[in-house]
Amino acid sequence: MPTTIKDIARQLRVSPSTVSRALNNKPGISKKTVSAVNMIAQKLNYKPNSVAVSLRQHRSNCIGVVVPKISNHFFSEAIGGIQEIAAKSGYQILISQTRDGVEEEVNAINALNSGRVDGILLSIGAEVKNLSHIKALSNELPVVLFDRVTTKFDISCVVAEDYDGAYRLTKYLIKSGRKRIVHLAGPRNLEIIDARYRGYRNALSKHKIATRNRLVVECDFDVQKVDQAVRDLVVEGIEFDAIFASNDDMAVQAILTLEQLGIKIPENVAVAGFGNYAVSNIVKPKLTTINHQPRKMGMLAAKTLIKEINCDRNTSQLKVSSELVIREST
Amino acid sequence: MPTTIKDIARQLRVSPSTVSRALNNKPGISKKTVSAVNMIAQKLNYKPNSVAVSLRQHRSNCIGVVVPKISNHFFSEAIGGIQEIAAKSGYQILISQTRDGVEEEVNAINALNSGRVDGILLSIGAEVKNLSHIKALSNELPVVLFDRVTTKFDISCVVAEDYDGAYRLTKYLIKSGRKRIVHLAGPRNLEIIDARYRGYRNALSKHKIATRNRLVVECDFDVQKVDQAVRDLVVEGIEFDAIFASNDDMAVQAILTLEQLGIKIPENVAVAGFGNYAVSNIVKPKLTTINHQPRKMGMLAAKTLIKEINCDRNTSQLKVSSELVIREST
DNA sequence: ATGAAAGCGCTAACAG
DNA sequence: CTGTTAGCGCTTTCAT
Repeated sequence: MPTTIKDIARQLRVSPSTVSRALNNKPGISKKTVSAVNMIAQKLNYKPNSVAVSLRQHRSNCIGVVVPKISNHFFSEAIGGIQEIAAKSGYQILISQTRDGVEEEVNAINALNSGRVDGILLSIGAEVKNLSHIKALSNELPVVLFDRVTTKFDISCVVAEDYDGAYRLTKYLIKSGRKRIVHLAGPRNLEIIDARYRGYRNALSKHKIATRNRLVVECDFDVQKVDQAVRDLVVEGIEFDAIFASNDDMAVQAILTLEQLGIKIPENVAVAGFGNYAVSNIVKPKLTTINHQPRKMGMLAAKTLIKEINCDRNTSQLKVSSELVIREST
Repeated sequence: MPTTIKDIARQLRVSPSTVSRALNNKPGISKKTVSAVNMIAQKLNYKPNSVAVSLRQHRSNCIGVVVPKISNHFFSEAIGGIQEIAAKSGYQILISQTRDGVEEEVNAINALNSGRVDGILLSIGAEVKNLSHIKALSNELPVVLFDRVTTKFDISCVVAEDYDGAYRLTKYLIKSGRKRIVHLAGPRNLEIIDARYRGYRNALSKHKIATRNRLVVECDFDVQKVDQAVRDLVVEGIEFDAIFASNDDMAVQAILTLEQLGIKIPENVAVAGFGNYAVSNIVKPKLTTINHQPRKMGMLAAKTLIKEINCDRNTSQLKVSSELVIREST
C-alpha cells in the first residue's frame, strides 16, 4: 500500500490537513512542521495520489487528444508538439485514435469526457459527417479542433493555410508553364481538403485556365487509389503536365507510379504535394510541397486549449502560416 | 455541474447504491428499476465520473507510455499498436516523451506513478545510464520495457531480434561479396544498439573477416554525424564496400551523402539499415533492412503489461521476430 | 499555527 | 430487491 497523507500525519502526530498544507506550501504552517513533513514524506516515499486530488479539485490536469491515426506523420508530429506544451504547463495527455471511424470517434470522446480530462483536442475523422457529438462535447468541456476542423458552428480551431497554400502552389505550377494540372483530392467532406481543392480551382480560374472534371480525382487518402488513378489517366490518354496531390503521401505515390510508367518528373509531369512530410525530402525527385508545420499546429492547439481551460471562454480560429517549398519535382 | 448518481437517485427516490448497481448491471436489481435508472440517466445526460471510480477501485484503467520521442517513426507506430490493444481491453493511454533525457524520464515516470496509471510501458532514453529509477518504479507498479530495454535486472521486456537481425544482415552482405563493411552505430549504452553491433562483429568474425575499428563509427542517432562520418571515411581514403547503419534514418542519410559524393549504390557501396521504416521503401535505391515490426512490438508490450496488471506477477522476456528485407541498395 | 469535519462521486460490505 | 454506512485520499472551510 502506498503511503498516504494520513500515514505522515500519524507519524508526526499532526492532522492530515496540516500535512496537506505543508506539502503544498500553503500559508500558516511553521517552518519546523514543513520540514518535518517533508522529511517523513521522503522517508516513507510518499507520492501524492493525483486521482484523489483530481476528484477533490474537479480538475485532472490532463488533456485528451483524439486523432484518426497516431502513426500518421502529421499527427505524430502534432502530438509531439502537444505533449511538449502540455508538459510545460503541468498537463498529462491522454490519447485515442479513431481510424477515421464515426463510432470510434464517439467512443473515444465518451471515454475521455468523464472527468478524466479538462479539455479535448480533436481532429475529426474522415468518415464523420454528422457533427452533433462534437457540438455536444463542446458544450460540456473546452474543445479545440485542429487540422480536421469544422466551421459549421462556433468552436475553437487551429488550421493551416489550406486554401492559401493550395492556391499559391497551383499558381506556382501555372507560372512555371503547367496548364493541365491534375488534382488528387482527399475525402471531400473534410473542410481542409475542400479548402485545398478550392485553392486549386480558384487559382486555375483566376489564371483563365478551364477546370476539367476529369482532372480531379477523389482518392481519399488511399495510395492504392492514387496509383490506380494515375494509371487510369495515362491509359485513357488524358493529357496532363502536373499533379497536385492533397497530401505528401499521395504525391509520393504519384511519383512512384509515374516512374513505373516511365514518365519523367518534372520534365513530362510536375508533381507537388501538401504537408512537407519527412519523405518529401527523401523521395526522388524531392517533392515540391507546402510546409504544414504539424508540430507548430499541435503546440498552438495545446496552448489555445489550456487557455480555454483556465477560464478564457472565447473561441478562437487560428491559422498557422504555410509556405511553399520548391524542390526538384516541379 | 454534471449529473451524478445522486441526482438520479433523488429523482427516482431510490438510494445511490441502487442506481450504481443498476448502472453497472450488478445482480439483485429489478428489471423495472434498471430500466427506470437508465431512462433517467439518459435523460439527465449522466456520465460516470471515472476519476471517482478510479479512486474508489484503486484502479485507473489507464496505462502510461513513456518514449523518447513520440514523432519518431518507430515509436509512433508502436504507440499506435499500444493504443489499439489498450482500447480493446478498456484502457486509456497516457503518453509522455523524454527527448532521451535523464531528468525528463524521471519526471515523466513520477508524474505517472501517482495512482494515475495501473502500469507503465517504457522505452529507455539514450542518455540514461543509471537505471535505479526504473528498478524502483518496477517495485511499485507493473512495468514492461520495450525496444530500449535493459537486462541488468529482472523486468519484463519486449524486443526485436536485434542481435540476430544484425547478424543475418551482415552475413548476407558478406555472402554477396562485401568485405569491408562499415557500421554506423547508435548510442552504445543502449543494449539493443550494442546487440546490433555485436551481431555485426560476430558475423564478420564467423566469416573470417577482420573487424577494423576505423570501420565502426558511433553516430548516436544523429544524421548529421552520419553525413560527416561518411564524408570523413571517403576523404581519408578508407576503403569500404558496404555500410550497415544501426537504423533506417541513418542508412537513408548515408545513401543521400554517398549520392552527393558520386558514389554508386549498390555498385560501389551497398547500404543497409535496420527498422524497415516507411522511408526505406521510398528512398532511392530502396533500402535493404531488417523489418522491426514496431506496431507488433507495441501490441505485444501492451498485452504483456495488461496481463501483469491483472495479477500475473511473472516477468517475461519476449522477442518479436525480425526478417531481412532485401531491396535495391545491396 | 493547527485541528475537526465535511465532502468530491462512487462502490461495497452489511443489514434488512 | 433495496437502503445504510463507511470510506477511497485529498483539500478546504470553519473553528480554535
